[in-house]
Amino acid sequence: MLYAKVVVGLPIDGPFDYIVPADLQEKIKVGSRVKIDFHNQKRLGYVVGLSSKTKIRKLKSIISVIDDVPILDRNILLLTKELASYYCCSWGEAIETALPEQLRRPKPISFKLWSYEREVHSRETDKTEFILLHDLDGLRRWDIYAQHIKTTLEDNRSVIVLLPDTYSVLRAQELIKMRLDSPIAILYRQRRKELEEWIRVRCGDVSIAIGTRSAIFAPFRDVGLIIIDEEQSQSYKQDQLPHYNARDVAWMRANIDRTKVIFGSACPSLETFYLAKQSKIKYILIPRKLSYPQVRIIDMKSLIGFKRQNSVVISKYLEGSIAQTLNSKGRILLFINRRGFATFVFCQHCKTPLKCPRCSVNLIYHFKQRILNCHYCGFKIQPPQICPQCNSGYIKYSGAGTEKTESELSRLFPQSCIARFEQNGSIDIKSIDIIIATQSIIRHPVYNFDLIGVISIDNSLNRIDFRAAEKTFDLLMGLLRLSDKKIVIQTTMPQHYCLQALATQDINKFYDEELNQRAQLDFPPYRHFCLVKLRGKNEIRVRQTSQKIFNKFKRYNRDKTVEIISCNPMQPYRLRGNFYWQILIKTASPLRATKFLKKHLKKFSYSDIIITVDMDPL
DNA sequence: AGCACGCCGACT
DNA sequence: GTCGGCGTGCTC
Repeated sequence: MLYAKVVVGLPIDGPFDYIVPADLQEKIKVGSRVKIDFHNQKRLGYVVGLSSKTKIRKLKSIISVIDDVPILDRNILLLTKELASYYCCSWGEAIETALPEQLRRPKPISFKLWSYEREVHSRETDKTEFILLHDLDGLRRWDIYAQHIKTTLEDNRSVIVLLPDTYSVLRAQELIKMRLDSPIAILYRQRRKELEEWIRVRCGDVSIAIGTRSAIFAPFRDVGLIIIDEEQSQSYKQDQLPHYNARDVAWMRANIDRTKVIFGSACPSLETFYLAKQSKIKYILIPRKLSYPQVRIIDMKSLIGFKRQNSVVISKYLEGSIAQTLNSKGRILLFINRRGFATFVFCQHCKTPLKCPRCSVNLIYHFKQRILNCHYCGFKIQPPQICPQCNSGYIKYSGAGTEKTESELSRLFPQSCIARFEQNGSIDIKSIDIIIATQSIIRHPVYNFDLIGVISIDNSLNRIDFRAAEKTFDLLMGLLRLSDKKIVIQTTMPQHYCLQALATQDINKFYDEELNQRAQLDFPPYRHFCLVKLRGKNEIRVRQTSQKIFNKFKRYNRDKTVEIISCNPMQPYRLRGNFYWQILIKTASPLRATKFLKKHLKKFSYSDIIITVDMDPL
């Protein structure tokens, strides 16, 4: 008798044993998709093992096998299993995140593994290797990437290249095409040809796959090289369950496939930099070819309070620099990390700000569209004439966004041509003197500004997020790459090490200070955080349940495997009509934390509350 | 995740 | 008595 161990894409740990019918014994293999009856429902299952033994008494039979060839190979099974135990989800859920959406439905696909019997590279000599390529220049790393890709291909092994977003994927495709002549598969979710490309990879028709985070699961048999470009990018973290980070999954995959991994970055994450510092991974620095711009930090403290509040958007110094640059026909970038015109719209009479009805955040006024917009859920309304709270007629608009800056600038420099850079549309920069942009300019780079003015950075630096300094530093380093002449940063905290490191051109100073602070607090990269998030329509229920679970966790945690830190409403605590609370856990061992959570969370199941786990949250 | 089972309140 | 509310537990 032959039994199959089957998992399903539900938050239930398996595997579940099924009888393999005699007529299917030839066709069912480890990695096959099968149709099963699970809890009186027809479902798609994944065979993760075969055995001649079982401990279960009454077994059901597999109904049918879906494909001629197994969809998953051994290494992907190992990888998804490890992912499930690290990120606290079921094996089946991990398998489904690794597959294109069309393969999560029980429709058969047909392909021939023509290279299935192809001689597999001998693995004895391969060893896992990790490299951090710290590229201060911006584009020179692509020559190094190409060199490594070439030797890997010559070795008959495959290459995965990860980029943070689809725009960068397509650009990377061009950059590699320029340097190498080898067919490339493009992998990202929601792509029309997603399944087609996946099959090309699975069949061995290509040896290079370029894609976004899900491409880390590219079904190559033998991966020899994984490149993660802009490894510090938050995009590598999935915001849905399971909350995996492709950068860390690359680490797992490398240990399974014996792969070389290159983390490329202009501004590495603290996690990766720390590993390099400890010599756990190789460190290569590419110095900046462009000359370093003059960095001028303007203390805004002395300016605030003098004039009427809110009116100081552009300091006299920056105004002077702009005028000077305009005179010499230079091009200017003004950076502001806030969209919209007014960030704070409130009633003069009762002081109540206008809030989103579904989220606990203020609405932002957009001048062009004459609309109030919630930047979290997209909610839009016409600005009311009277206050909805007290019916008074004085609604005040304050706080500077990109649109406000634009209007202030056209007042100061009426002759100049000013444009706002929006994330979707590209603009013709030739005729423009001043570009006002948010973060999105760094991803769609227009190089070589004669002057960059950072209107405000304090809201980024002041965020209640232990990564605020790291994220701000990354942001400013990104801007720094767009000019070799001059950058003016307006701030009320000019002594902050994040800004001082930039001004003194001492990048290590930032990392040293930040690592020092993280060490003092026992924060990542010295410890792992883990969030248990609770969500529900009923505010009181969510709060009470969170506190109940928090207290139970502390009681269960006698042996101190994990540290149960706190239980708080999330920021924002209300989103799209749901209330959010979170329990923060700290641990030296994510696997032990997951074991703890899997063991104890089972006890809590509520019809009106959804509980999810986020390991290593961003 | 679903879905059945089961234990209490207000209805023909 | 019984219909149905949702809290609890199980899925090979």
